[in-house]
Amino acid sequence: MLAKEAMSIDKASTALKLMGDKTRLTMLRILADHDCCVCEFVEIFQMSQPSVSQHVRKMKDIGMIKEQRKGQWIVYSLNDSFEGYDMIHSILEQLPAQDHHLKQLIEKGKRVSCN
Amino acid sequence: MLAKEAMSIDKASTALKLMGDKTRLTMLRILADHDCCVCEFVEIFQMSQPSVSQHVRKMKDIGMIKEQRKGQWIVYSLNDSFEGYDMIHSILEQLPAQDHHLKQLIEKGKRVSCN
DNA sequence: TTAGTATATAGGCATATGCTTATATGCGCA
DNA sequence: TGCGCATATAAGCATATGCCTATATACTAA
Repeated sequence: MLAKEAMSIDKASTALKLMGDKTRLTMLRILADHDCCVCEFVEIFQMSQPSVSQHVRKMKDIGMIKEQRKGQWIVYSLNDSFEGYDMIHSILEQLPAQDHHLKQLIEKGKRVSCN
Repeated sequence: MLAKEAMSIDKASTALKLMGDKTRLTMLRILADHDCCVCEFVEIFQMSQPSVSQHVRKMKDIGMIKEQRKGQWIVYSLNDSFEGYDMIHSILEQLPAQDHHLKQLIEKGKRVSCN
């Protein structure tokens, strides 16, 4: 088994910068456990839909998350083929789970993605 | 042995934001192996002394690094009592060592800290 | 005390960031 | 086709960030 290739400082700093925003970091922590769509994040963060879309777009642009259309919705998930996936995952697993957000979403009947 | 307490999203995002800057991330990666003073960073990054001081200050302000005066110099090092130390360390160990910077510093006769 | 070196702080400036509202695009269904 | 919901994009604005130069402070050693 080959040694794991170290991520460049350049790419790591780009990923970490995105993770340095509280909203995005929470999104990622949620995605570590459950796939989500934009409208769910809008509900969770009580933030405008364009704001959520922009956060999601930044993470998608560098390959940190990936999208999959499911009918009317576009479901986002962590991209395990991302070069920095191991690093990201090791960070997220040190953060508290955000299940309460999902729970509230379900209680409000706003949960969309079902996988 | 107690389970490790998870770091809050809030504190983690603050730390990650600082690590999202390429200069600071490189500084931290260097500090993971060698203590350094401001004037060494000035030499390494070819950046003005106030810029270096400001980067260092931000990291010191949240407790990520600590300082120790040694005569004329103030030597900075990773603060292993920092709440997020484990997370930071696990990130840094996934990044390539920056020994070439230290090597060049020594070659130029600009290495200061000797510990 | 005075000069020299190291570091910190203040102030200014250009650019980046995160949010908003307005509008466009894409898909599902009657 | 046309309406409704989901998402994306555009434009604008306030604040944050990172750099610089100028200057202040702190320590060493002559």
